[in-house]
Amino acid sequence: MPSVDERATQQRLIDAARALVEADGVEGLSMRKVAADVGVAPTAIYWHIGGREALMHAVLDAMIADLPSLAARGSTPRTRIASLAAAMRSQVLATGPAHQLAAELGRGAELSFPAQVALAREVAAAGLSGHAAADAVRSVLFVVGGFIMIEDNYRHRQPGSRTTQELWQAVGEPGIDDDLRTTMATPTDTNALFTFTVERLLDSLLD
Amino acid sequence: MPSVDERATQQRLIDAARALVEADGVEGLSMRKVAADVGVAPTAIYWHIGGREALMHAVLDAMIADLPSLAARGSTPRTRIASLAAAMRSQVLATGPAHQLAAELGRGAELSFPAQVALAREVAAAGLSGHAAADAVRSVLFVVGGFIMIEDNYRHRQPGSRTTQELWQAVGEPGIDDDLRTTMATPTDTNALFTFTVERLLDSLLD
DNA sequence: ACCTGAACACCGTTCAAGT
DNA sequence: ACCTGAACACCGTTCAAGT
Repeated sequence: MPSVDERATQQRLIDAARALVEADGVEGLSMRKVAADVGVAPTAIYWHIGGREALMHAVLDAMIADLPSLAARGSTPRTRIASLAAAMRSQVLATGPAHQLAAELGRGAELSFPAQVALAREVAAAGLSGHAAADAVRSVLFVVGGFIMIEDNYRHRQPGSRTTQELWQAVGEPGIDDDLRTTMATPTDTNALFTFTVERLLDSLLD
Repeated sequence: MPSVDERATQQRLIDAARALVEADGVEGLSMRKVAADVGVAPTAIYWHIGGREALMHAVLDAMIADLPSLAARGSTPRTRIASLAAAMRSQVLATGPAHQLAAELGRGAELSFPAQVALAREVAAAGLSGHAAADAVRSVLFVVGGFIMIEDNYRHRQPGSRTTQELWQAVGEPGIDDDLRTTMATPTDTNALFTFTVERLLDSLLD
């Protein structure tokens, strides 16, 4: 009966690794910490799972299995596309470590694929087909995905580093009126900016 | 005459660190390698510059000083904004390590700020002002910056990992016609997609 | 089959000591 | 003022050895 105990220890190792990633991000995952948490020698991980990268893949597999599925809402294709964009963003915000892991392992395509298919369906329902439809799907995907990455980047900035607003407070440029300058010196509402950007893109993509 | 030698060694340490970052990215930077390259004990870096993070800041400062400035081209505000977007992307592609370092140190705002000011000027020239202008500037910034990050992410994906195209080849979804599916299974031309996305966004932002 | 211990080749950092 | 050497607390990984 080796396979029962085998899977038990293997599962405990993956669970411990997952807990570390969820608590401190990918950089918090260490072979030695995982081993210590399970009460085993670090080298036992190599027997059960493999190296650090194999462990990361196993953790990501477990996370993907628990990922909530996202559904479009709304009665028109346009509102449904906008709702998908918002759902993609919420999902990443709610499952950050899974996406960090996926990015590190080059498995981002896997995570975004369901959203991609859902988007394609709505874009087709909006009346686009062929190349025009593919361009629209990819455009929305890149904008939504990119927006999320920038937001994430901004969130993890070091304390003490200059923000864009602070830099705008000091600037005195010709050709830029006071109203614009003071607005740029104001913190960005990323929720509102996300909605605004997606809506403006859809204005043009869907005629 | 301490300050002359001081700066000489300090400069050599920063140059060596910069070379490592430019060759292998931030993860290629190690205190021990820098010290070995300069022919000094690792601990000497702590005397001259400080810890690893201080060294990274010093390298980034040097890189920023060498950054090419970007200028808008074209006769209409719209073409000038599009040219700025393209210039931002080329600059990041040409100076990747500087942006990687800036992202890690939370100094991304500093690097994007000149482009931000140039964009604001052109958006104002296009007739927008106040909140509408600020929204347009930020929207373009997030889209361009996000696009670049996604592209970069895609470029660094592990060999063997599933690409989006490969996943589309296997799918058989209702509501998605064959033409769209086969197009999605085709590799993305990111150059064309970038131009397309920026143009569609400007369609709506600039009326 | 399952796991340990010792070992190797790395890290960043501190600090007393030398000149 | 400038630098070294020893030391500490970490890494991931390999491999022979044990049961």
